[in-house]
Amino acid sequence: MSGALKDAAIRVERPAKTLRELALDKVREAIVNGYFRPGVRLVERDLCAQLGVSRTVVREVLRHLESEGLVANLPNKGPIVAQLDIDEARQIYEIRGALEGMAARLCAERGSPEIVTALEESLTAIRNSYHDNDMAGVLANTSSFYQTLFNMVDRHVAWGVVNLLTVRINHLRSMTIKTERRSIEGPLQMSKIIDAIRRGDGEGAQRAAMDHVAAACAIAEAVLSTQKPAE
Amino acid sequence: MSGALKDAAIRVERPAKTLRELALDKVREAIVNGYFRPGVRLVERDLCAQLGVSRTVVREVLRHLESEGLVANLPNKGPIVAQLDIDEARQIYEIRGALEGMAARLCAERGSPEIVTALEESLTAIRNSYHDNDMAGVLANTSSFYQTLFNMVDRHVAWGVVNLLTVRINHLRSMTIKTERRSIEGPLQMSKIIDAIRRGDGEGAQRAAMDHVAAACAIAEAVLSTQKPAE
DNA sequence: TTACAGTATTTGGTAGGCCATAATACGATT
DNA sequence: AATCGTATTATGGCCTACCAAATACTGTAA
Repeated sequence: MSGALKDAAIRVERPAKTLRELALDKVREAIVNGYFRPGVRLVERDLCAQLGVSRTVVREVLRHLESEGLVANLPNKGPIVAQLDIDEARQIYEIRGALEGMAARLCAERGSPEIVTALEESLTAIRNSYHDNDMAGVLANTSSFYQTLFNMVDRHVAWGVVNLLTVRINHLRSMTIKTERRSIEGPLQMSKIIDAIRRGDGEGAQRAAMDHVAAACAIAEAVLSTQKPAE
Repeated sequence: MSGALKDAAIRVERPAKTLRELALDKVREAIVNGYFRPGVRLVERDLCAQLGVSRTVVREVLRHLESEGLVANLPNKGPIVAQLDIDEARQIYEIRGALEGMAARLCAERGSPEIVTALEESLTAIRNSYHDNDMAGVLANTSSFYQTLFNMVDRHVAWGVVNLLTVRINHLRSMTIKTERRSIEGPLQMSKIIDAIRRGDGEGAQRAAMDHVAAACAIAEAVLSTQKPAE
């Protein structure tokens, strides 16, 4: 009896992170925050040395990142950090628009006040981060805004897809949020999403969400087009 | 001169598929067509023997399938073939609806007659496969119908996402198309998509595409709910 | 200066081994 | 008989070392 009773409650949490997962996170981090620039070669043995792990682990990590779209594999030449071309970025924004729009509509149609509360919390966190000039915080809190949007209606698969795609445009995101326009427009558009959800206006919530990513995409394009010639 | 002249033209087409990719395809195939049932353990060393490759390759393949969602990894127990629960299937259908609806709308808005022609070709191929009772053909041609939908408007990223999700519900798909209802309804709904595209009716095309996957989802749920008790 | 041969680099792939953990079986003890 | 502890086995995680083939580099000879 003593063993069977609510043992789930006292279950010991153990880290259980394998070396592989740790290495995966490290390398993914290194790519998304620009430590490894796009196009750079990822030489297996160099990574082994830098990460302090064996080739086995490195290879599995590279395969994983490959299927995430963060690294590309040139045949007989090896893996490089994937280049992001503007068309692909546009497509990713478009997909995010479709899925986030869907999630927003579902939130509105559910009409539960907890959703509004949770989203408002995220939004104030974003505003605070903007106020503190904490750009990493803006990024993280924006993610969590959308995560609640999906989680509140139990759409974890869609959230997974969005998340997967988002890492590929991460450096674009970090550039768009730095724009002055974005720091005002962004939170405003997000509050419009919340308003529509509060009213139970599914159509409006969807449109507002799509507008929001469309605006992000437009800024990203502008930033990208001014940068390309310089490179 | 003899070596440099138009060597591109006579370039020997070599398979270039790495062993890893071959193994990946084999195992994925084995999972989607049910040779490895859901929940079954995938013991690395056994797979090595069955595939005739080394553990390195097998492990990389397993990682890849894991990130595709076809394999789940129980901590301290190893990989198993992922179980598909009904809620997840529903979510996948929903996402397909959103993305295929988007693609259909874009096709309609582009208004080029080649799209209509290509889609009609796919549709007649589907009808023929149904007529011949060739279910594998139905599946393949249905895929290619949607592939053209995405390709015609250059949305290869979205197509990749749909494709990725679709393998996870593949056995559901093969069950839904066997339904009598589906063999009539399916092509009919697809022709509605084409009609809307021909009219340039984006809204209608989107709705028709979403209806189509919604119907597929409904049948899948029906099939799944009659099966679960038996298991 | 060019062509070519040799060399280094690097991936793809293999073989085998070590260790930790989980489950199972088995034996001993109360 | 029930329980407890211990060996055994199966397996994943991880490592080292090795080889073959393709590519990139480099120095030398014509």
